[in-house]
Amino acid sequence: MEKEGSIENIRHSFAHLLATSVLKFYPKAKLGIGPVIENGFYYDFGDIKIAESDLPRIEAEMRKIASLNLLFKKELWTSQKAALHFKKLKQPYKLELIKDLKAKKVGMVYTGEVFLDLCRGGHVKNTKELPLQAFKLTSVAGAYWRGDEKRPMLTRIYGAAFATKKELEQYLWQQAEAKKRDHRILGERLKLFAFAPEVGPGLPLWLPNGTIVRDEIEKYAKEVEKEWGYQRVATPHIAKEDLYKMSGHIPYYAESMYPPMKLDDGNYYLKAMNCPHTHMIYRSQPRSYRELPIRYAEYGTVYRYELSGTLAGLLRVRGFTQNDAHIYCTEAQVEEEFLNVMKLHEFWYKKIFGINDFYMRLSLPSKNKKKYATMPEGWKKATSLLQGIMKKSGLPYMEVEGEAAFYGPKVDFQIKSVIGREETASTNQLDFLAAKRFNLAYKDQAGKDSPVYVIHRAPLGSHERFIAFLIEHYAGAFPLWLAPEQIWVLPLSDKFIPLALKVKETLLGKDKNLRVKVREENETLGKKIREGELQKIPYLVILGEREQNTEMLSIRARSKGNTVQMSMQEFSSRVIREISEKTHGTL
RNA sequence: GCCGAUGUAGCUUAGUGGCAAAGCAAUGGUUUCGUAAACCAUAGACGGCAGUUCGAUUCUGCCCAUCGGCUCCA
Repeated sequence: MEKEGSIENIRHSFAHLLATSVLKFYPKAKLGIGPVIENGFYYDFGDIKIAESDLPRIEAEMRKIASLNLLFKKELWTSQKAALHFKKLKQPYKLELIKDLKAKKVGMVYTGEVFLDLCRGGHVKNTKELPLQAFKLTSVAGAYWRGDEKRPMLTRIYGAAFATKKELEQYLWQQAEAKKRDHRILGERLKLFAFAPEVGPGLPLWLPNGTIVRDEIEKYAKEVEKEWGYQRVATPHIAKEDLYKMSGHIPYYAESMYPPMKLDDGNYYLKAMNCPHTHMIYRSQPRSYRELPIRYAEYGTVYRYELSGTLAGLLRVRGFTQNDAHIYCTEAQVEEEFLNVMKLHEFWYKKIFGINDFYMRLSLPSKNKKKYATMPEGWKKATSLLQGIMKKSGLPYMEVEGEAAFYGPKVDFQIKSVIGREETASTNQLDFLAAKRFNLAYKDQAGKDSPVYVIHRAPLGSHERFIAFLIEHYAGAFPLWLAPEQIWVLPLSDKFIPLALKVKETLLGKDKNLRVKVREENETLGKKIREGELQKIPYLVILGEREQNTEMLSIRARSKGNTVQMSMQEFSSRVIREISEKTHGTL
């Protein structure tokens, strides 16, 4: 158990206070659970109707209760006695919890004499120890009882709580700051993407600026994949029902797919994943062990009919393009191939994007879910293979049960958006079922047909989600190679427009690979600079009489606030180097 | 999909049961300027459909979209 004064105990005690307060206003509220979470606590209630506007009075009541200096007192009751207690109080959820605990004795906690709750423990001794200036009820949300969408939906009240007022304020400030780099806000300001009601929810439109980011990543990914031994393939966006019956997506996945187009020769589906199509390419000719491993890469656009309530900017959409590839190999090759995929991730995340805040999740099947195809032997083998590989890789990871794909265990790269929402950035699956389902085989040395192993990998996940994450990661200030607009040339007045145009031409040179814009508008320099900073333009080149006379450029690097003098040649070569080395703000 | 909230011009916001206000952006003009917002003028909006009402942007219902969660997930 935690120390009495620990932050966990403080947060948990607040959860009890919250329940006490809610019961005062809503005596018929049914109590769910009230655990400690990152930054605070929550409590679930059934049979109440609460809006965010009710939170202040509930919070005020909590303070009032706390100021009564109530003791938290824990007792062990027999399950029978506790069950009887909650039966009398008409608390079905608590009753269910006691039943499921299957323990002889359960912990019961008094908050003074006022409120008696089922609880494992972890409180402060007395409510007077609670830092009343360091907590705040933050939001109301719906949550299914025990996380099961078939069970009733309860009302969850979230609170933030810390040891000191200062920490709470720091947390609230951070939340507000994080919102400023929300990709939805920056995406609009930087004109990266948009949605149109006529197109549909979750179907993003890439504006020219966003498309540049997308294309640059894609262009580089193609180079990288070529280096790492991948071949590119391309497949159509739809396929007949037969393919998805073969893959097993129907019935397992049907509800997440857009409904079929009914045509003369049967039903056609929009593809929700690329694998089945790619497998058809593997199958298009007989395979020998000599060819393996085969690595097919595809930028594939897929459509998934996600629940409307889960859509969120570019993080969660209904149509997206994956940086996908499938590796076909023998069992003996699995380890090396998978390890290389992990290395490829490291290359992208750490080296290219400077992302260090992610963790790997080894997602294993859960034993009791029907969703997973039944093939215990293969599962066992694939699972132990992956566990062995992850151990060998030396990369930090955690195992989570029940998160596997229906065709195999996987390693997910989990990232957090600035607002704290956790998402899977990339997923890597070891698929032992495809061989059987799609009849994917190769002739081994003995000339016998052997089943092939398939590794699904997409280090950059979907463009949509990955770029959403990058926008927040960089706060919109993309490194030069990704910046939609790299250089603005700012003439001080109309007089210097010809010079500005000349500078632009020289910067572009023969290759015309740079993205340079002359801001000819009749505005003050101050205003153009302000706009440049707000648009996160990496370099602003200021041209006036001084520059004309000295034949030097005045360069203002993004968010530096001062200019440096540089010759045209020097600036040009530094810019080109920065782009090719994919570094961030070297000037 | 479920629970809760929100929806006023391109954006950020004000406001009302009786002609809807402003800043930025846009457009036209003036100004020709040295490091985060020059000046003047013009144009532009109450998410959609019903209902209540003499009259609805405002009240009610339904729908749509978005936001915070749950579930799900790249």
